[in-house]
Amino acid sequence: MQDGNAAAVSADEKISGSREKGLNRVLEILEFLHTTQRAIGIGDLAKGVNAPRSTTYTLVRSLVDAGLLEMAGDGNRVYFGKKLYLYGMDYVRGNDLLRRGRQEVDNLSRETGETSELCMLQSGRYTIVHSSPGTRPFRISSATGLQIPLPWTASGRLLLAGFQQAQIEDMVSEDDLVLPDGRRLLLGDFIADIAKAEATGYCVTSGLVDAYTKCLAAPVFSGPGRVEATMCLVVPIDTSEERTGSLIGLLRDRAARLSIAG
Amino acid sequence: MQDGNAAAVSADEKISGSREKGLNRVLEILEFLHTTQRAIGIGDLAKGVNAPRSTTYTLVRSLVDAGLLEMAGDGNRVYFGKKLYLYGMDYVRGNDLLRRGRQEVDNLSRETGETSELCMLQSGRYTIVHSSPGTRPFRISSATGLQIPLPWTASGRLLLAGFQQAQIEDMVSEDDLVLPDGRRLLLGDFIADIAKAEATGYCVTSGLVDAYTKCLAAPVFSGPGRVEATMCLVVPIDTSEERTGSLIGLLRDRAARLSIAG
DNA sequence: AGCGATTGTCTCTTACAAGAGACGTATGTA
DNA sequence: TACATACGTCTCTTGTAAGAGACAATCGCT
Repeated sequence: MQDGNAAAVSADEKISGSREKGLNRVLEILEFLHTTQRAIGIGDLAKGVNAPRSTTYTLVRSLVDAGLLEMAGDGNRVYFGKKLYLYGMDYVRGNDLLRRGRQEVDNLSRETGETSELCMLQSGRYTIVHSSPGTRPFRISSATGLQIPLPWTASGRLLLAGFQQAQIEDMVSEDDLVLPDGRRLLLGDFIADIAKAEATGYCVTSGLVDAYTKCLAAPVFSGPGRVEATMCLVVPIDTSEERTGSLIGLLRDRAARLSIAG
Repeated sequence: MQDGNAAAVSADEKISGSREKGLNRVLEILEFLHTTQRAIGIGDLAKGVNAPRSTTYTLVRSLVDAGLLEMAGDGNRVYFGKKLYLYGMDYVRGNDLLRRGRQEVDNLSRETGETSELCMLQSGRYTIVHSSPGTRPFRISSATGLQIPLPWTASGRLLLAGFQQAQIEDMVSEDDLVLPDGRRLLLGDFIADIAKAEATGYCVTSGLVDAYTKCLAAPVFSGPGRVEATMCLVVPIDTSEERTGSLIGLLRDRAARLSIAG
């Protein structure tokens, strides 16, 4: 395992061994920390992003000085720093949709008791931008920032509305079509689902990510036909059809409220 | 090394002729966006960070591809992107103090009706990490992430407890000692204030940043003697001594609750 | 239309950062 | 005590990214 491919970025497969741009290394470092979700030693970090140790030390020092990373308590581990938090808050402040969306999601999960999420496309990937756990005894929720293959989710079907078929194929890898339990979706079916979701204005999937839940999603528009985000509810798979229907109604209402009138 | 400093410093010198490391340029770009607090054209961005246009285009493209920046709606302006928000949330998740501190600040401002803030040192600068506006008709609050000279604030006096005099002198520039209204503080007085604040376990300043408010602050400890943050209340300068006293009591109690037992 | 300013892309050069690797130190463990 | 593995810093070389600048395409203003 020497090339390891690293970045989710880049269309061109440049075999490594060649020198990497410092900035790219930094982006990989950040992404790596995002996946580990915990402080990590610099040596391990270097291994993790497959970068030379000396380079990693240099970059980490820059980032720590800049406040994007911080040394963790014990002194030789690093994780995200305050600066990133501040920049993130700036993003929230400049983004009405996100700010209001977080609010709506929190309301929704409080009112219904179900886990609720705000989802967006993030450089071609499905991303849970905010989630609120609901009140059920067992935790259904998944962490904020988690990235999941688009075909596994109801939201994914809504978020891809309006994309060309070719674009969709670009965003969906072969692996993405294989569910956690091993079942395999057909790309054609997925694309048909997208069209159907766009037409009906909502989407429900059952037992895709796991066997115990279904996912209800409704689109949030940033303009005519432009799906900017989705709100979704994750409920037990045996939720009655009646309750499911009323939840969908509520969900669509709230999602519409979030949408830009345009 | 030509200009060094970089960091918060703005469009100062065009010394150079020398090439800048890409990563540094990126850090400056992020910092610049943080100060402007709004989307900005790439050309203006290049001017703002005093970088060549071609370089700026390249870097911005990388950052947009990575999701750290996003093109704003109209298409030729950039601002912070979702990735930074996600990283910021990761930071919050990994940081008990911040998470609980935000909560306490929100509680405090709701209970007292006053503007309340959580403050920390951020690479040698005083930073408002979270603030909650309070319920007074006039807004006292200042934005999250704002950076203010240490000597202007009550929190600054607490945050510097335990630092060597030399270190303090390093962190405080001449300009920092000049208040917004032109008055000039003496470094010696400031250092004495720090010692006093450390001894009494809280700090009050009146009419420093503006003539209408006073600032009450209490330290949050991350270990014995280690001030990690402060909570503070910003109240009208004519608040009665009695109420001030009771607010300080409340504040110290909450700050202590936040502190690590250590 | 005419003119200046701005935008986004591209090419080419060379200053300099990425990387290999050696070094001294601090661990842990047989 | 030796031995192995990790850490943090340093030096030197060379591949390459930062930057200057040319270019066409828009925009905005008389």
